[in-house]
Amino acid sequence: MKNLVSRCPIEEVMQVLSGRWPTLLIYYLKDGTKRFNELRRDNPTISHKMLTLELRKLEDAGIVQRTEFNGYPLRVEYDLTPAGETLVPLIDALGEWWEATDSPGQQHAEEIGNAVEFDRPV
Amino acid sequence: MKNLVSRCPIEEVMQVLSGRWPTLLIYYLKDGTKRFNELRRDNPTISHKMLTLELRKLEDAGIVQRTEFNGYPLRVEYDLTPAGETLVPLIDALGEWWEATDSPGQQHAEEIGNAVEFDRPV
DNA sequence: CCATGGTTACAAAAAGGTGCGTAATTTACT
DNA sequence: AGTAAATTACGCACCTTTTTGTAACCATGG
Repeated sequence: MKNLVSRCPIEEVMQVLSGRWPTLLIYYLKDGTKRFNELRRDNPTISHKMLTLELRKLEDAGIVQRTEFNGYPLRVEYDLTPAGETLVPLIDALGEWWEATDSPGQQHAEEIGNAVEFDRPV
Repeated sequence: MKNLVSRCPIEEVMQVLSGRWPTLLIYYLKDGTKRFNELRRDNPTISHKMLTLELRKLEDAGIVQRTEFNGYPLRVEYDLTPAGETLVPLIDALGEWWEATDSPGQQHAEEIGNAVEFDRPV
């Protein structure tokens, strides 16, 4: 999804929240400051390239705050911005909606063959 | 995004809402019953393949109701399900959040070169 | 050599677009 | 009267574009 088709704000948010990682990263950052490699440990199936790309995207969108501490080795911390924190309940509401509506095609946990065991938020 | 990485309901909703089209289609279906070609006219840049795929996905998720009338030519109507209607305000909330937070990397309407003129919801 | 937090180039995989075929009936033209 | 074309909502095969993964490289200090 490189460019927009409409000028609707909804399409703009979805452009940044779409995909596997954005909401997951926001979920982990809810708990507070995290460093790059902590986030990698939280979701081991993300490649470091994806992680940097997604973090940049969230940073550009004003959802994530990146703070670089120069020391060696370089240390970088990621937090939610105040705006990012106000986004969290909205995303949670979507999750609750999903749980509440037991839709026909909804996958139940037991059926998800490819879910990774060691990575199970919520 | 073919399969899930966690068993978190948020990831599951995002799997169906991710991408350019799902929220846009929901947006148009808010107004009431629509037929296939009406939806194509509403967003002229979607291909018929994408439209059928996205509508099926939303149907499987219990968001959209598909009703087939056999006659010739075949007529098919799409509506939001009751569950789909309860989803609308949540999506709207995201759009409002986006408008409220004037994030640095946020594209402003005037800057979007590739936005299609004749397709401008909201 | 290790660790940190990257970048870059190349390759694989996934997503998306294009065009053809299908059905039964109506309308349009010759 | 006979033929042709359009209509609706797709399915299918093929091809291009976009996204993601892999691997290698960088800097630095311990």
